[in-house]
Amino acid sequence: MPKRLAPVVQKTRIQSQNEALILDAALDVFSTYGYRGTTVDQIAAKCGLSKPNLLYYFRRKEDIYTAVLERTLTLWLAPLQALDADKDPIEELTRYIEAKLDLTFARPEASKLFANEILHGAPHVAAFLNGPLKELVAAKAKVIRHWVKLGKLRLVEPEHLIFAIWAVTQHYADFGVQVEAVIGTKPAIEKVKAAVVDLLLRGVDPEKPHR
Amino acid sequence: MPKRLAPVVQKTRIQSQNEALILDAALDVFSTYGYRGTTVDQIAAKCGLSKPNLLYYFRRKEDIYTAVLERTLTLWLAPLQALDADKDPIEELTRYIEAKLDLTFARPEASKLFANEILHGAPHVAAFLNGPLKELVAAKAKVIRHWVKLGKLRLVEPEHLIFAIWAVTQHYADFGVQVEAVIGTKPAIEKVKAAVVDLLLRGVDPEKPHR
DNA sequence: ACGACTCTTGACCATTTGATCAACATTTAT
DNA sequence: ATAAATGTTGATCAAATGGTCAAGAGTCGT
Repeated sequence: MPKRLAPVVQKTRIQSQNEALILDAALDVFSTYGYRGTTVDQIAAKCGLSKPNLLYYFRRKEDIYTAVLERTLTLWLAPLQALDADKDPIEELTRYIEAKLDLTFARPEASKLFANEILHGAPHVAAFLNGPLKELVAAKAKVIRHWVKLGKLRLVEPEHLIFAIWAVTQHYADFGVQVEAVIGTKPAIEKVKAAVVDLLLRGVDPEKPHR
Repeated sequence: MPKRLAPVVQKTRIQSQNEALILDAALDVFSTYGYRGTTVDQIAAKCGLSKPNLLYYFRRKEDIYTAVLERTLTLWLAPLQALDADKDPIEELTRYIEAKLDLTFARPEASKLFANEILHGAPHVAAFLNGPLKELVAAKAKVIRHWVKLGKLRLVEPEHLIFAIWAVTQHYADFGVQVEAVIGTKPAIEKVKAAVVDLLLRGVDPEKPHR
């Protein structure tokens, strides 16, 4: 009788190996078809395990989903956490935007997975949004307000600046097919970086007043 | 034997009434749960019809989906079409952004429905993206380049400006739960308009060079 | 009032799919 | 080598779900 590893004493080699396999496959499938749109069979096929075997590692489909989702959340917070109040704001924001775009281009599936979750009302990550994310944004908004006070940044609403950065960067993953359709090819990351940084930080108005 | 209305000679009162009912309900449900996440029963319950009755008007679930999707596409193109090359670019772009935000706040479900479709690879609207949308963007990109040439706009990549406007405006619908969680309340449209227009058109850099 | 057409529905069907289980296989510690 | 623990799977189940159908109810023009 296989006992289910409740507090997971110690993962065996096969365990960690197969769990990684499953989560990688699950990320691909969930991000493409959404939660309801993916079947356990699909994930099993993708990673070469049988369905019962897969369900041996994750009892329920939902467990796979939350596991893969949580794995991406930490990844998601990292770049924003790095915003440093003591450095130059334009350089810091540039670095942040470029780091976010690097992530977007390197792991579009992760972006899509998250987008899908939020789009459907964030049923699995409400706690994350109202907890860690809210606090992090509050902290970084304070940093941005500090920069504004020093005159190193125009008067902006920090939260909305952060939303704008999120929206624009993730757009290239979440709406990738639309982007490709409209411009005819897969966009080059360097061009996107230049365009987005310029747009968000410098704006389009040639006669911008200085305050 | 009820013959199915192939070229739809003339819709009866009950027909147009019920079809509207169905499409309204379907928009709500599809935008919340996605295509696969939605059941015909849900839609039927939402509009107070029985499932077989609903399927009398739309033979297949997919027919309901494409119908409601197409209804939103036209709505989606309208504001961009209005961009007028002969008027002031900043005013025109401001108007466009505000119109898009009006739509976003008035019909977040429509935005979500579209986002969901694109996120999942746009299986039903590939033709729309590669046809009408691509052409419209090409035309308006030309308008923007014209403005740049006249020196009325900083040097920007028109397509990416358009993407940025789409991304940021729709973010307030598609990622609405995240926005609310982070700032604690439903954002006021007027504040959002001011913030977004300022960000996208004026940027954040207080020392922006003029070329 | 009547017939033809439109509309509505309860019952039903076939398929998909998440999940279980008993039996079998492999790995690991001693 | 052996037993215990861990890993694997074919067969199977129950529920959910898209879709059908025949029969009945309502609407409408004449």
